[in-house]
Amino acid sequence: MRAQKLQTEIRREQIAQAALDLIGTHGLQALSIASVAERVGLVPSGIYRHFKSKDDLLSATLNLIGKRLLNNVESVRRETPDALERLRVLLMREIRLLLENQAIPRVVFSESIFSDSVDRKARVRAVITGYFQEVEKIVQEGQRKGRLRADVDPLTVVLMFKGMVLSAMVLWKVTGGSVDLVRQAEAAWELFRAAVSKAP
Amino acid sequence: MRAQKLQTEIRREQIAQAALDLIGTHGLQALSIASVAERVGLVPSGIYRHFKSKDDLLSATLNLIGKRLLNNVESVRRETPDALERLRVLLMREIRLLLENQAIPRVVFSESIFSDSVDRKARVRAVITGYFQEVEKIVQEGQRKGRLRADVDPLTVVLMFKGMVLSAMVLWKVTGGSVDLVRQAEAAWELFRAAVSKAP
DNA sequence: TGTACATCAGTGAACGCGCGTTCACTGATGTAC
DNA sequence: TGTACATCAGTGAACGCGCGTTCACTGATGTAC
Repeated sequence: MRAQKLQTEIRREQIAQAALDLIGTHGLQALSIASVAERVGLVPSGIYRHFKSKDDLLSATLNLIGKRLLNNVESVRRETPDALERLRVLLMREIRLLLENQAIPRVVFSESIFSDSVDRKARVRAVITGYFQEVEKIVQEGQRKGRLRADVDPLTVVLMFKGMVLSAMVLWKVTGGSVDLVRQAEAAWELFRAAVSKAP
Repeated sequence: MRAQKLQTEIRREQIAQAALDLIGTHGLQALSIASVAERVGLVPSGIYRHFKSKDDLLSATLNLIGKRLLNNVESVRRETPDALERLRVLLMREIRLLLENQAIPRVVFSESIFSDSVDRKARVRAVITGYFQEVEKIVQEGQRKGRLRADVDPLTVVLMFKGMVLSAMVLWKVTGGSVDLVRQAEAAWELFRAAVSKAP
């Protein structure tokens, strides 16, 4: 049965998303052109109508991750002006995002995905630093407006913030998903808030 | 040139360590029997005198990781009885351990390493939960002795603790090692301590 | 409205490289006599 | 103390499978007339 003919723009995004899903469920190791093709209902060689190589596909996947992360920050920014509230909502949303896309932490930690090409290495870094900086900006604004302790390096606050997300991921994975992450995140948030908010 | 003949016990450990190093420097993807063999000065087929298969080798590598992590906790336990001090020293030591063995976070997040066999999946989990529980014990003791806030789920404290380590790793990787991790860890520790220690 | 043609996404067979693994062998080391 | 033998870690050639990639093809879709 022949697959439906679609415009390459649409297919490209579809294929990159399929790769992201597969990395999430089976890991980077198991990601093959064949598996990606099967997931979108094409034959392996069909992928090459839309991507120059597997490497090219991985780059597109990486871009997708970057977009998702930054979208999160942006929308939180629009929703509320208060730094503490922004961070709280961001925490919850991020945990949901990572649960749905387990590929993200895997890609970030893998290095193998980009150890070959120097370009890719730089691009992974750009994606992550871009994201770190956005969160850092929120913290700085909060400090200026007197909502957050100003006697702490903003980077340290970001570090603790991202730490909650990351170790929640590990916990979830280790327990096989049996722990209530949202609850744990809320409890961790209380500790975090106590540590960084400005005493009235 | 023929490699020196060594007892299999010694070789096994040597080979597992080589695998750990290679995962750290080049990632899991790039780990091949050939590369491991080269690193220990053997010919690829020589590996099979000591391990049944690549899978078998990966299991041994995993055990090595587990041993290192637990060693850390144990020695900290011996060195000081105070919960806060234990956690502080553990934080610093752990960051050093992970810097030296970047393979550890990679293996933890990879999943691909064990997605094939159900056994391995369980073993990775066992290693990590074992470690989490040890830290949790320290926290519980601290709460009982009145050094740490008792109105918080110990697991939440562990979560924040591990979070500092994990995001320090990400930060270090992203900045290409240009950030002073020890300093950042000390700053983060101050925040952490403020959040979890018992107000006098 | 219908026909001819160009475009380009999808197909499937075939390729070659890399890598895990096997196997018959070699030769160093330790033990028995 | 010296010789014969057993053991077993190390070797290198060869294998076959999986996977990324190529290429000549097919046929659906959209456009020109």
